[in-house]
Amino acid sequence: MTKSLQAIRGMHDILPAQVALWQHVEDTVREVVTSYGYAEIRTPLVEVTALFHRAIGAVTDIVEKEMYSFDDRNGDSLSLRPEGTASCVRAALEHGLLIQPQRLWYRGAMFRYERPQRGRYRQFHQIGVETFGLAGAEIDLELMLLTARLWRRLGLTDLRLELNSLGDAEERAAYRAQLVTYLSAHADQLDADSQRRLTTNPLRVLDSKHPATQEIVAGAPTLLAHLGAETRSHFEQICAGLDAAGVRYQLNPRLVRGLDYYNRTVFEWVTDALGAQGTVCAGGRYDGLVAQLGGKSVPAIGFAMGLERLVEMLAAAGAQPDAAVDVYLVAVGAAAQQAAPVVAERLRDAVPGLRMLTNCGGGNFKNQFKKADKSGAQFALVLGETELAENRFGLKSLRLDSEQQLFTFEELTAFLTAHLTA
RNA sequence: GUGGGCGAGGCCGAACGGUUAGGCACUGGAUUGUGAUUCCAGGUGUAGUGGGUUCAACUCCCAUCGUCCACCCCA
Repeated sequence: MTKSLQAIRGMHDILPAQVALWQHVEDTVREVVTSYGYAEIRTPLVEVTALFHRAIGAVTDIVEKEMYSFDDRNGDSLSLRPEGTASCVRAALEHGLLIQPQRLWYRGAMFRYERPQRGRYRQFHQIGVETFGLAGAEIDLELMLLTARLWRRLGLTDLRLELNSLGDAEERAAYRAQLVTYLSAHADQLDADSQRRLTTNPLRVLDSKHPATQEIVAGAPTLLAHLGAETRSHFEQICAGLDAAGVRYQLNPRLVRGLDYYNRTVFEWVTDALGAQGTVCAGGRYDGLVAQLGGKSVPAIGFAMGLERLVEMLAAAGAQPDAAVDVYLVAVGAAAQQAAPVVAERLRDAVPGLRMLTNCGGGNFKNQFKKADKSGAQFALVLGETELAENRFGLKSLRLDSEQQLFTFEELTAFLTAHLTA
């Protein structure tokens, strides 16, 4: 079929059949972060382009070639946000939230002009958490425990936690120099991309997927060995906390993360179930970013998770949230059809939470029962001339092999209330 | 930006250089106030688009668009 009008490449409709799963993920995340006392923050989808240049790092691919940027009518360069942290820091600074510690979370669409592939889209959705003013390892640990709890709540088991420390700015600079020396000595054996990164972002050579490069990297000096006492202690506290809480993790000395603002703790939750885009949730500490964006120096750490990836994992695991209604109201005959909306309103008042579809478009019993069945409803609520005359209501299970029952309104509400709480 | 796979009805999908299987879904019917199972009937496609080869193209070739997967990068 010729589709003259269709969604933009890499931007997908989420259809009703999928929405129940999305809501399940969103609701679960909201419950979990709320249970840790985090407060939601909502920021615009559009920011001045300079914010992302300064926050993410001007030489990263995200800023260099993946942003949806355009000129506003007054000539300002604006961009659709490619990630949430920069906006969050900007908003917190702008409104003076950083005079005290903050635990914030956000959710929403992000935009990156990338070639779409499995688990990667041009418009995608993240839920993220950012904390400010907390320098100790307890908060690093809290974020990892929070995410671990979230996976348990969602029933996701095929995820592993990978952990590393990038050191502070000085440690990282010193290590970087050593790494460049080592890699330069083997430059001819590195793949082309890694040779380029040797000058732009040498740490990223560490997580190259190229086999030959990985062999060279295996012999490289490791970051963990170059940490100072304070950073090392911070890192060890996290590990000890995870051990004590029974959360398993793997040290991954090659985990470096893409964005420039990270320091010290970085972590990722990864799976093998999603093809090449296996990172479901990732984050780290960014103690320098607030100052970099013009504020006082405030320690910070956060993470973000990709909802498309989480939803895909859940769908693959066979998750099937119940989206069907409880009751389908069948009304046959002119008088019953006229009375039906009023009955439906009374019933919604009497049984909060009841999901009820009322028949529209008339039809005989056969016709309406067919629609009732197709709706997926548990029960057909029957209102015909007889019921109307007796002021009773017929209720028939569409899923169980049981007789239709005749109820008064009070009996009906009691029955449905009991059904909902069962 | 680079490389590869794939485009047939609402969805899935077999075969084949010579009138497009099948399945699901959908619509109607199988006596009067009752659905789902079963049976019968029905509609739905100028095979993404454009060009080429051929007596003949859904089938082969080219282009283009779309899509998927991978690289890059990243949630």
